[in-house]
Amino acid sequence: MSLRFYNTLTRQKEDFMPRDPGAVGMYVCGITAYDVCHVGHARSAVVFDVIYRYLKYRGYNVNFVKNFTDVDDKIIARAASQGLDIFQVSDRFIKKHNDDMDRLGVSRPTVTPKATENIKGMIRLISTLLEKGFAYSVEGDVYFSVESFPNYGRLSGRRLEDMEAGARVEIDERKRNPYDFALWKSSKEGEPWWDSPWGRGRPGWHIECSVMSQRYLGDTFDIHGGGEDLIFPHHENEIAQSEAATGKPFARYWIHNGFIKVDNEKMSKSLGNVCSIEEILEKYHPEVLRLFILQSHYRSYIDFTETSLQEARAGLERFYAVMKGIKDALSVDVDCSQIMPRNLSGLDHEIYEKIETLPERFVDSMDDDFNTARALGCLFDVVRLINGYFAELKSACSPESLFVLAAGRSTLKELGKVLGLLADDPDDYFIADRNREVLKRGLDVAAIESLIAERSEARTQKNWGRADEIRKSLAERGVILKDSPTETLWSVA
RNA sequence: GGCGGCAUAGCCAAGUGGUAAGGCAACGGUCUGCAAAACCGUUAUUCUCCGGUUCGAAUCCGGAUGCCGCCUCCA
Repeated sequence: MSLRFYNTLTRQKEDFMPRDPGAVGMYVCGITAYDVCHVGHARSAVVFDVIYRYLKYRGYNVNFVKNFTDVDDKIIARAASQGLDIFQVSDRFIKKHNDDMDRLGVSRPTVTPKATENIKGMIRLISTLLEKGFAYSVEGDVYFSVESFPNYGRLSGRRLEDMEAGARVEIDERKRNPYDFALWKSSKEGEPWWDSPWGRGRPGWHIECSVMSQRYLGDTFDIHGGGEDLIFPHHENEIAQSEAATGKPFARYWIHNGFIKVDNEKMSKSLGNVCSIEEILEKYHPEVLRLFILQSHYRSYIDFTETSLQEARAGLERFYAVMKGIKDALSVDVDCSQIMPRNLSGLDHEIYEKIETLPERFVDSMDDDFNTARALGCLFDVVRLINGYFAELKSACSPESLFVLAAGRSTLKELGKVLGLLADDPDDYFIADRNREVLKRGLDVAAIESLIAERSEARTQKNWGRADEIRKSLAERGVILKDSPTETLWSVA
């Protein structure tokens, strides 16, 4: 079996064969640093993080480049409106982005270059395009001529003639074709600028990715990714610039993630339904957001609602509950060092064997276009398996069964790690979850605990009426009680 | 106007020719003083509709309907 995934360029699933066996060069378009990151950025980041992690899990040496766009119209506008320079704006949002990503458990790419660190390379590339006749300069601006590049439109599946019929682009008299795009823009008064052969100016949006991918990954590299909205024009333009300049193929495989909708509407600033990562993480564990994202295939739309997050939270709780169960079972001091898998018998053997098949099923799912939804299904199967095993064991854990449980835990954790899940200690998870819910609902912990104490007292006196009354009143506030032989624990629904 | 996608149970969601994963929710059972959690069982004879291909289709083809995206900054 080998990894295969959907290539936007060919519109079909293809077997993945990197240029250099064992090594992968991957470039993903990062953010334009002019505002805080929202749930859509989170999806893209999590999806490519999982792809990155999975490639590494499959043994590839991955060089993962993700850029920051730190000069562009929106940054300039934001800086101007606040009386700042563009770096004050971009630095602030890059830092914020990194904080959000760290909290989400998104691993840092190998290299995270910034556009403004690559101005010289851009000027060099633009000069090459001018020399080769793919670009022209007008009054300090330089445009790429789309008609000079025969394959223009291949990635997005459109033809220039068709697009012109739509005629939704502004007509700029200085352009030879309405779809010609700026490689270099002359800077107006007050805008940031760099010296260039065409006068003081700043780069167009697309050129940076061509330059940075070439710099860190070479003329031709394996995977280029981003949100599906980038297919046109951004990625189309990157291909045109890069291939025109080098004469070589650019990215070999293109991966695009689908969008997030909010309450079934497109998320956009104008609709005012943009939800920042920070806001979500105030209300949910980061892995809840990851689970929500990974329960759908990366190319489909997903609808982001309060309900869907609650469901993801319930699912994650199922994972952590089994991890907690295993942790508690293993907290007894029993020596398992003499146990060999081949000596297991009966139920222990049966469960162990089933756990052993999990990585294979997981890989089968992930190999098929990074099918995280199916992979999660496999993990949930094992959760049910282990819970069933627990039920069979009652509380009589033999060294053999503890060995099996430990194996189950390490398999779940190992595969969870590929998805960026189950990284927390289960006790910490439940404590943090409860604290978060208490805050969210404005619950009074002292009052809850004093009611629980009163109920415990009632229970020792077998005053079941009073005990149940308290249980009911707490339940109305969302507080769920769990009685154990020694104590009463509580959580928030 | 051009290009493209999607339609699977109450909800979310896998499944691309061999007889419908998984999660949430609900109900019944076991356990429990009662609960919670967990386990077992039930919940789509059927995958928007109509035709076609095939021994066989949710899966392929044609058509209809509905929803959505891109073509303009956007993850």
